[in-house]
Amino acid sequence: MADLLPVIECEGRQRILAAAEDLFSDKAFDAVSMNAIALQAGISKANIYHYFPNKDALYLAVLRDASQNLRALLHDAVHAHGTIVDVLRHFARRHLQALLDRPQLVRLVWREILEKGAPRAQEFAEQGFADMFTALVAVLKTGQSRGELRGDFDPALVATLLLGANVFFFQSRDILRHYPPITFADDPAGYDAGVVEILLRGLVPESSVDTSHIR
Amino acid sequence: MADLLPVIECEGRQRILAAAEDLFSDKAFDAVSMNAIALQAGISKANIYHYFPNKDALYLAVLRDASQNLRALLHDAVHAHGTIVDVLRHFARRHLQALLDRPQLVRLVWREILEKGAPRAQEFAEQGFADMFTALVAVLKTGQSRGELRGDFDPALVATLLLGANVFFFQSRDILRHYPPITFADDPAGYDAGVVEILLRGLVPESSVDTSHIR
DNA sequence: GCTGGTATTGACCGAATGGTCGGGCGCGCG
DNA sequence: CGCGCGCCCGACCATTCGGTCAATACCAGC
Repeated sequence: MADLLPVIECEGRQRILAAAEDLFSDKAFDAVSMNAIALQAGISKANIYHYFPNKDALYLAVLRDASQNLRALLHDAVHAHGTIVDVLRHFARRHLQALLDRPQLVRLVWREILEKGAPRAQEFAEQGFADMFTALVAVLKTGQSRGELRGDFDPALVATLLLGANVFFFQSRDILRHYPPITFADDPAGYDAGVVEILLRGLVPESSVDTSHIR
Repeated sequence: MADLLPVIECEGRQRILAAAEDLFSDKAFDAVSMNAIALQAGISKANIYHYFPNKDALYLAVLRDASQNLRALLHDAVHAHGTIVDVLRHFARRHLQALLDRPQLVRLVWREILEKGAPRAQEFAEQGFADMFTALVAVLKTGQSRGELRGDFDPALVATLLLGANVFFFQSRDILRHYPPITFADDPAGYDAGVVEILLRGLVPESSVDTSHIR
């Protein structure tokens, strides 16, 4: 049974894209052969070349696809209401959840960011970054102007810190799970709650920490 | 002129290791051919097989090497003296500096952590993690027991947060540099100072943030 | 000079790679 | 019907891959 909507993309093409996305998200570009993709898609290798001129184009298409999907997914995490503090809590929570919901997409895009050798499509990969960043910075600035947040910190830095906390958690969850003192490896909600809590209140008992000797 | 110390490893082997490390840090395992390594090392491909039984063993040796070097490098970042707050500042600063000083090693090890498909040597890669982690957690706990730090936060979580801030900065520096609101992309010291500052003091003006509605 | 082990090499191997080609299948349309 | 055209495939190609091997060059000890 076909989709009710008239599907623009022929379904063979999408089968290929799905298979390629699946494989490329686990292994690097050169580690995935066209044969493997064809096998996973249940078609012949030659057929892939009917839809894509070469392997690079296919990879690029997969990355563009993943990038757009990831952007849409993360886009939803931005919207929230209530106090700035509430918005921050929601944002952190939903952002991390979005990452964990689609680990394949995230790994795919993130690997492209890290690979120095062949910048195949950093533009795509960086878009999601920009969205999250500007949104978060805007939230923080609003909080500052409203007086709900301190005015003497750099919003961009805090945005980096929060995004980094989530990305790092996503990346190293499997490793973190091995260490006994870590209890939050399987509790992303608890992790984010703790992170935001610390960011808001700080580590020192009073707000009277001596900051004069920062070097 | 040779080293004054008697070198255990024959120098051919080290040439190979150096070349392989160079190439493997830029491109993934399958994207680096034995031919390329031989070329870069200025020797014949067959000669590589005199020192290493196969490509996997060579890669493993490179990774073990990189892992140990990185560990040694990071190990120095732990030691510091003064108040806990000072130790924390030093730690953050030197940890990030260590990452930035040897980007190749870090990328090499970190890629191994991220790759799901073939866990070639996660053990090696995870060692550095454990070191940093336990050291940081110990510092934080000391701070808590001394009353210099709040007692109601999870030390492991804060350790994750701080380590993540540095790793994330390292990973996405090139991207961060593109965004106008970010001024710290080329100022790791300033970044870490800001991060620690926020961690210590928190984002809210008073320490009276309402935490009753954390979900 | 001879010997034996180490270092090093070019030539070579089978397998797998990315990519091509000619043709067959099926369906809509004149 | 048959004609054309997307869709799809088996077979094939040149190249490159990881890896092998026999043969050197080299050098220390006898």
